[in-house]
Amino acid sequence: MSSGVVFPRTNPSIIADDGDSLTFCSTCAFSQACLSEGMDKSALMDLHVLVEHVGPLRPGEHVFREGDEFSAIAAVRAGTVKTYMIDPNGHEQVLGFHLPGEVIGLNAIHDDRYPCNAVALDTVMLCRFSFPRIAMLATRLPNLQRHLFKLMSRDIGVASLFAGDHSADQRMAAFLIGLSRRLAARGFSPRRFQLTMSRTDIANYLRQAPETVSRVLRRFEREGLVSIKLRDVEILDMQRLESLALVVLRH
Amino acid sequence: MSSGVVFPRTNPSIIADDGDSLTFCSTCAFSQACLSEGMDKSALMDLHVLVEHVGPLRPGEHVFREGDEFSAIAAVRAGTVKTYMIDPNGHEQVLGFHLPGEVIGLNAIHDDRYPCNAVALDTVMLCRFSFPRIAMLATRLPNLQRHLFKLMSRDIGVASLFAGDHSADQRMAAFLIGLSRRLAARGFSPRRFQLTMSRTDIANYLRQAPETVSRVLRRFEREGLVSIKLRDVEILDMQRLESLALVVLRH
DNA sequence: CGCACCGTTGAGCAACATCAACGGAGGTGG
DNA sequence: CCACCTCCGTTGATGTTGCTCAACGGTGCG
Repeated sequence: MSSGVVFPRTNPSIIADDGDSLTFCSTCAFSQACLSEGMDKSALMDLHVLVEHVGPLRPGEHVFREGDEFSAIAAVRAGTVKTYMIDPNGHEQVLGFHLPGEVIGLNAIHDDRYPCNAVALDTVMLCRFSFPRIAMLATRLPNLQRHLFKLMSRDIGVASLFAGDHSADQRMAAFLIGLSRRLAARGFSPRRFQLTMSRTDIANYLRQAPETVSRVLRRFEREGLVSIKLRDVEILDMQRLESLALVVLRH
Repeated sequence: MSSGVVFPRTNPSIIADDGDSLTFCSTCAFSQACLSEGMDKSALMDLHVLVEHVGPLRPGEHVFREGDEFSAIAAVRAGTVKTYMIDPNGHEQVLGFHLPGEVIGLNAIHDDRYPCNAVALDTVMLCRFSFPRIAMLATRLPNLQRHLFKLMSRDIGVASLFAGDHSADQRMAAFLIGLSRRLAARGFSPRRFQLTMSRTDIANYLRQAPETVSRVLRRFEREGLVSIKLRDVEILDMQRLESLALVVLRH
């Protein structure tokens, strides 16, 4: 099980209250990103006061549910959140997996209700931002507004990536490379990580049968692309995997 | 090569001054929507001065191209705009068809470049909004900010609708019902309309082969769901078509 | 008139889903 | 600690949707 580097266990104390309010949420990439967008200290203080730390959530606990009234967006600080919808036939459609530093709930603004469910896959910590208040703040802080615009704009693009019509191999490669890059962006190892979701979840996300997911992964292993022991993944041939994923991810 | 085509300014008269500033852009649903969001007259005036009317564009003329520097979003006033990307293998991926009242370019904010191409399918008229300026204005007009947030939030959801794994029939039904509703929302007939795009475009959008599109449409016709003569569509059995589309559209 | 493109139709095929069965891991209660 | 159970992941056999390849009629245009 404990085969070296894995998901968010490297995260020591979450609220490292070192006395400096600017770094109080240093593990919350939302604040970090705002800083890098050029937001100044006092602005970050304003942002700081309307944040609400949530968690830890246990696997299976929901952050919000489809139809709930929209009130807040949330930044994942630790763990993985799965967003999904249940279609009229009762089948689950996974919309995405959200890693530390990523923001959920942006798709709920439009009709003031969450259009999907969000559930913790492992132990999850969140920063919750009241949306009316962060929007109000954004009118005073152009850089915050800019950051929110960018976040939403990005989500539009991400949603259409996996909408393409690609082979099972390409989709799986893109899934693995996508995870790898997003983890790397947060300081985790891009080569070794743990899948926090079941094969069924992956299958629902990639619009495939769980059996197909299993078969593709095993073939990737036979071909020397990856090494997979249950939920522990090691990428062995990043280049070939990336070239497979290229058609889906576009770079 | 890609930069020559951005927003041709064939119509330098920015303000069609008919005397009443509130209706100057009455065909531009963007302003209308802003009004309905509670924006007042003077706010609309502010919006009004930074709009730039573009067009008419001829079929095949591009509004922007993939990789172009992002500078503006645009609201379609008349005609249909197709957004698409060319994947590394040279295959076209249609992202969407944009009807009067809809806004394009929102997915370009994230990395300051348009991630896709936008081309006129018929004669197209646009309202162009400099994004830096409209964003600036949005800090002063909370209702405008709110409207922009909503537009983007909606696009996130729309992008994931067709990402699901559905049958050819369901996708086609959803496509037709979607068009019907969006046209109805702009005052056009929901039962009879013209397809402004080719079968190949539809196929690329629905991730199917053109042959499949053709076959499904013909079968819909045999089953009495629709009547189709080349690009003229008449929906005969809205209910059955909607029930087919339900799984995709979710309501 | 000739050409190019669009839409349609048919035949064969391939990718992936479905159905079925089984081994292993982890959790629970005795 | 063991017995049991359930869920997860894997593997094999079979089925079916929709793609590919091919051919053809219609329409618009130079």
